[in-house]
Amino acid sequence: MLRVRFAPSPTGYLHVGGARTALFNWLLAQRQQGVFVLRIEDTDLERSSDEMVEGILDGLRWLGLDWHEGPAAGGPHAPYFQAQHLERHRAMAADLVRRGRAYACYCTPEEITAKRTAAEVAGGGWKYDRTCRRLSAEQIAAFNAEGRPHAVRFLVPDGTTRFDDLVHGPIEFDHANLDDFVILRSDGQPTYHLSVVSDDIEMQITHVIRGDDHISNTPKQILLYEAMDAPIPRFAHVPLILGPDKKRLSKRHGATSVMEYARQGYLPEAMVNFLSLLGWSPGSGDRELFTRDELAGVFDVSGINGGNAVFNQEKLDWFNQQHMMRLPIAELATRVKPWFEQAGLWRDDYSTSRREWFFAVLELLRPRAKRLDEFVPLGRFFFDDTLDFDERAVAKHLYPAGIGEVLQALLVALDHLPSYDPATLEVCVRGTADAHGLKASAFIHAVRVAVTGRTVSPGLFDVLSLLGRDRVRARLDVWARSAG
RNA sequence: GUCCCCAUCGUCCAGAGGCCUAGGACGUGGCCCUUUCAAGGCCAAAACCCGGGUUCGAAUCCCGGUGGGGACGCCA
Repeated sequence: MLRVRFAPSPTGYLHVGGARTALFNWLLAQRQQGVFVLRIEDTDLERSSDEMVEGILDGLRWLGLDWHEGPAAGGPHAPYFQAQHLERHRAMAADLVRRGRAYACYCTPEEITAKRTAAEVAGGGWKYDRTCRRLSAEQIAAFNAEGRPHAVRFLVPDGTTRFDDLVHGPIEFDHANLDDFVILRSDGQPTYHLSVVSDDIEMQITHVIRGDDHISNTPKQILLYEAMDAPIPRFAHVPLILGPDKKRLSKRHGATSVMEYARQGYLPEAMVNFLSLLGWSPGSGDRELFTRDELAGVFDVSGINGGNAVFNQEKLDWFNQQHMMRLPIAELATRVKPWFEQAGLWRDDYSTSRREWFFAVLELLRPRAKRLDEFVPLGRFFFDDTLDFDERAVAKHLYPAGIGEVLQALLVALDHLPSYDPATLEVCVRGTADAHGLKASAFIHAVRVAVTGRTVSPGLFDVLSLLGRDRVRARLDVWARSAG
């Protein structure tokens, strides 16, 4: 049974890079009918917070990436908070010492820092010089007697570690480039390497899918698995998401938290689709639009690319529009509702007696909107009778001589119309223009400005039809009197 | 500095030695549709980083260079 995990540290919100890593884990679990575990790596007490944990959970929920085991879901390894398994981590460190694979280090952080900076000044890299590996039994006894604190370091053996990365293929590290890393801090807190490996062993994780930035951590962790005689999982290192400047995506590139995209009016469906195709491809075939479940049906780690990918918001916009076009209209209505409420334009009858009307308006608006937040500004004149007139448009389209007269004629003609459907309205408007020797297009522009306040809108006849007799009459009436 | 990863249109991908006159998508430009704006349709410009090999044949394999990215913490 395949078991994967997403293990964020709650030191920030769920950003797009983490979201994609989570997505790949989720997709693989779905595809292989495995288990997706969510584990919060909160061992950095200083920077972790409950608020961030919630933020991450919210992000995952928004994307629809549900976890089988983890916070709120529970599971056989609960609690799924790393900091609550300190004792097991410490026990592993002790075990490693007992096995002769780790040793106490009495060097102080200050001493280490001094050596490291000295080496850097001298212009080279530095690795721990194993001072404490050479301590005599007497020295150790003396240090312990004086109560001197110690960290625990893993003893890196000579040799090389190689692993077959699922996205990069074989990768090899010479241990000469690894130093005896700390697994237990002098205050008794386990470090990242110890905690992850301990937890991944405990939770029987079979596939570790994580960011490329962890690739150089992998040999250290494999060494830990080996020292514990534990089965080593498969690794898949996913390339990073870059900003337009090819630098690692960060705050200065704008939105980086997935919930920020939610607030901006993006659909989770679009975000999932977009993210899935950033660095992954289903192979040959031109298809790009997928639902989350369709992706789960075809996803495979072998399709993950080795190179980093640049985040392209314009493509996200396109995915968003495509997914909005494909949403059942009732669903679109519920998605868009919060924006109407926020603008103070929501009315309850939009979901009851005027439901069909509301749907029809959305249908008109959606090919014109890239994001959910655009429905309000795009269709404001449908929901608010106080029009925001574009003065230049008024001057240009409503003041040419004679327009007022034609508008008056239209008003009368419209009142006698048996039906208010677009086709009938079109015949009426064009006929009125013709009868007065006015170009239909000029008249259409004039009517549009009179009725919407703007020069751009969905097709005028659809607009008139949906606005309805009373509102059209009221809006036209004003200009029939005052126009040119 | 050391180690690691990567390298096809501006961007995201396809391409797993001859199917490549290098394909698709976003974006860009043009045309069509059209009352405006979108959507939609059609067309166009746009790339195999460089140099060596291997091979009858290389975008595809190997080596080197260059470029980009990442990692080198008692952070995760």
